[in-house]
Amino acid sequence: MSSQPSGVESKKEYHHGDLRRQLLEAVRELIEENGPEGFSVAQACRRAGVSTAAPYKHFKDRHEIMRGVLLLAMERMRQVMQDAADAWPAGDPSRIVALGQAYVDFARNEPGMFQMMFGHSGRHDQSPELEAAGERTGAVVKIVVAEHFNRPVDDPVVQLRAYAAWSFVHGHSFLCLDNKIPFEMPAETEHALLVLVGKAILPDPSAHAGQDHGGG
Amino acid sequence: MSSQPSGVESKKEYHHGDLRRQLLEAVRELIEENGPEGFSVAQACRRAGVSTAAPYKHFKDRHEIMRGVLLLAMERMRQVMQDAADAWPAGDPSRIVALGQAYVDFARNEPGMFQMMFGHSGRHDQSPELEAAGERTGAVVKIVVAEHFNRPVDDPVVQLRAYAAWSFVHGHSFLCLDNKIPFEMPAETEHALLVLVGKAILPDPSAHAGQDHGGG
DNA sequence: TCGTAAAGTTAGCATTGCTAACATATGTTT
DNA sequence: AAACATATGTTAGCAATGCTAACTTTACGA
Repeated sequence: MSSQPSGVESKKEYHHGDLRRQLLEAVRELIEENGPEGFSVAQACRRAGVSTAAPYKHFKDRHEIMRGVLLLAMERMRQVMQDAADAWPAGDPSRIVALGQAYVDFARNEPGMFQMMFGHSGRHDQSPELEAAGERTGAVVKIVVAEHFNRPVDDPVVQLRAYAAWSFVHGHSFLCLDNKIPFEMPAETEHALLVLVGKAILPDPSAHAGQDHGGG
Repeated sequence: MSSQPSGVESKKEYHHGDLRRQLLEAVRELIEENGPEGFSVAQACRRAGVSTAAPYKHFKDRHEIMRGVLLLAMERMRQVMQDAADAWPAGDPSRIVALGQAYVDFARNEPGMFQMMFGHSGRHDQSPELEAAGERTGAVVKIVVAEHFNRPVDDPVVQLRAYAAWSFVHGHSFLCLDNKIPFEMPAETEHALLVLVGKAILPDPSAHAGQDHGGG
C-alpha cells in the first residue's frame, strides 16, 4: 500500500497521489466561484499545489479536463433527478413536478456546471462518455413520462411530450441563472409554474381519456 | 467629407475610419465561425487589418467589445421577432407560434450570438444598455401575449404565461443548438411542437371562457 | 535489486489582453 | 495658412496562459 493521501493534502511528496481527482475538483470549484469563463488550468494547479505542467501527465489538454469535470457533473445531475423521481410512487403526477424541480434546483446549486454543460455547445468539451451520461439522464425523464402516460418509452407521444417538458425546465433554468425573470418568483410561485406547465404539457391521461396527446 | 472607406477595406491609410464597427463585425463573425469561446481580440484585429492595440482606443477592454456585439445582436433579435409578430393580425393564434418560431430561428441563424447572449451569464458582458435592449425584446412577447388574452401587459396572468412560453422556446433553442434533441425533428414537427405547447400554455381565451388561465 | 514506466519538476515557446510611449491625421481657432 | 489639441493609429513590452521538451524522482514488477 502506498502512502497516498486521501481527501486533504498531506505532507508534500514528490508524487501527489491523487492529482487527477483533485484537479477535477479544483476546476469545478473555480468555475462555481468565477463563472464558466473564469478558470484556468494554471489556477487549478496552484490550488492543487503542483506545477502548471503536471496536469498534462493525466489529461491531453484543457478540454480533456473539462470533459472529466462535466462527466462528473452530469452524473450528479442524473442522481438528484433519480432521487427526486424515487421520492414519489410511479404514476403520481407530483413525480413529474418533482423531477422538473430537481432539474431547476441542480441548475441553481451548480450554476457554473449547468452553464458549462449546456450553455456553450463546446465542440471541444464533448465526448462519447459524456454523451452517454447525458442520455442516461434523459432516460430518467423519459421513463417517468412514459409511466405517466402508461405508454412505452419510445412512443412518439412520450418522446414529444417529454422533450417539450424538458425544453421548458431547461429554458426556465437558464433564465433563472441569467436573472432574466421579469417579475418576483418566490419558491411557491415557481412550484405553481411547474404544476401549471406540467399539467398543460403532460395532461393527466386518465382525466380526458379520448383526448389526442400526440399533437400533429 | 473625409475619404473614409465605407464597407470594404480600401487603400491603407493611417486612420482606419470605421474601426469600431468593423471590429464588432469581425468579432461577430469569429464567434459564429469558431463558437463563443473561439475568438480573441487579436484575431479580430488581424481581420480588420489593424494592430492589436488599436481596439483600446475605442473600447475599454474585451468585455466592452463583447457588450457592443451583444447589443447589436439583441437589437437584431428584437427586430426579427417584431417582424414575425407584424406578419399576423393581433389576436390571431398564429401570431404567437410565429413569434416562437422567430425566436428559435434566430438562435439557429446566429447560434454563436444566441449562446453569448444567454448561455454565459457573463458577469462582465452585461450593461444597462444591453439590459434595456433585452427588455425591449421581452416587451414584444409580453404585448403579443397580452393581446392574446385581451388583458393588460402587467396582468399577472400575462406575466406568468408569457414567461412560461418564453422558457419553453428558450430551452428548445438551446437544446437545438446543442444537438440534444433525442429524435428526428423536421421543420413540420417543430411547428407542430410549437403549436402544441402554444395551445397548452396559452390556451385560446375565447374557447373556454370560464377557465382560470392564471394557475394559482 | 534493478530497470522501466508513471508522475512529478523546470525551462521555454507562442498567443493573448492590455498599457505606455510615440506618430500621424483631423479639424478648429486665430 | 499656421499652430495646436485631439482622435486614432503604431511599436514595444509586460504578465498570464496553454502546452511541449527534457530532466528527475518515485513506485512496482521481473
